[in-house]
Amino acid sequence: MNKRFSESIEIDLRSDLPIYLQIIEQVKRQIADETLKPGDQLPTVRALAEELRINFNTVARSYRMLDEAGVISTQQGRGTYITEKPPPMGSEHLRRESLTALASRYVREARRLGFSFDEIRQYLQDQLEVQPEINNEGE
Amino acid sequence: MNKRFSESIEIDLRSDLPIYLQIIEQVKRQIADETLKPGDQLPTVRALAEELRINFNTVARSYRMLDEAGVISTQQGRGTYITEKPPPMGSEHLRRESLTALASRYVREARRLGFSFDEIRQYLQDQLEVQPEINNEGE
DNA sequence: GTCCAAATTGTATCATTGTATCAATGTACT
DNA sequence: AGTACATTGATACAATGATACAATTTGGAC
Repeated sequence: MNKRFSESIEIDLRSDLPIYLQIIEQVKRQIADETLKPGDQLPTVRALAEELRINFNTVARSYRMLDEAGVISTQQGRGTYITEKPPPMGSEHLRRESLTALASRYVREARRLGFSFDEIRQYLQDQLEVQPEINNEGE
Repeated sequence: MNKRFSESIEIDLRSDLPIYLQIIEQVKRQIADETLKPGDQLPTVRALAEELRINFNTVARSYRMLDEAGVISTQQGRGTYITEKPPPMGSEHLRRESLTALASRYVREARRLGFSFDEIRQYLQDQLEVQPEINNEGE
């Protein structure tokens, strides 16, 4: 059902950001951009773990924290679902939280490659000029 | 798994060369002569430390510096592996390509969330102010 | 339909592995 | 001596993996 979701999740084992946080970020982001809608079922902890080649406990940890945040609902023996009424924090808050996470990751990885702040800003500017108002680019 | 590796590592406690540097050199050498191949897992810091009768922090230090050099990938809770791409970002060209890819992704995902260019720039600036400068020691 | 065993799904607990922080040791230079 | 720095050791911690368990669903026997 949500094969599309598990396929669009990407984790970087080399990142210094823990795997379980990477999963949390991407789930929240896909809710914010409506790739995931209320009521949607997420992959089982074991299915997603196999997809990402990681231990299912790591996925379970992500799901548990998302559940505690009220974003999803985990039900033992049933599965995990996007909360019907997603407003524990408001979609606008979730949306801005996602952008912060994206910016944070960009800076973190760029710094890891040894780039200066000016270079990080410059390359962003280049991309803003290259990517106009269009959305869908094959990934 | 890499018993062959740990058995073939030899350190000299009387050498004026620090232990952690001896380990680094031998790992690099075994990668050069293909005793160690990309994807191979190295012994755990504790296993190698016990083998060499030294403190596991010393091995951890070697692994950390090799990780910063891009030679290996240390992953907390998982282990350490030889980097898939053996050339540790030697060329400036590859390094800049990586930054372009990171910037491109940031812009693409942010646009997908519906943010304006100004917001994308602003959130990046916020992160640049939050994330500290890293002290590059070694190499 | 009812019941029960098996499969499925999330949970709990502990082991394993790398990380962070500080202390102890040693060496070089005043 | 005394100071400063590098190296190594000790300890607590964070992230991930392995295993056994509990709740729910599923499917066949009756």
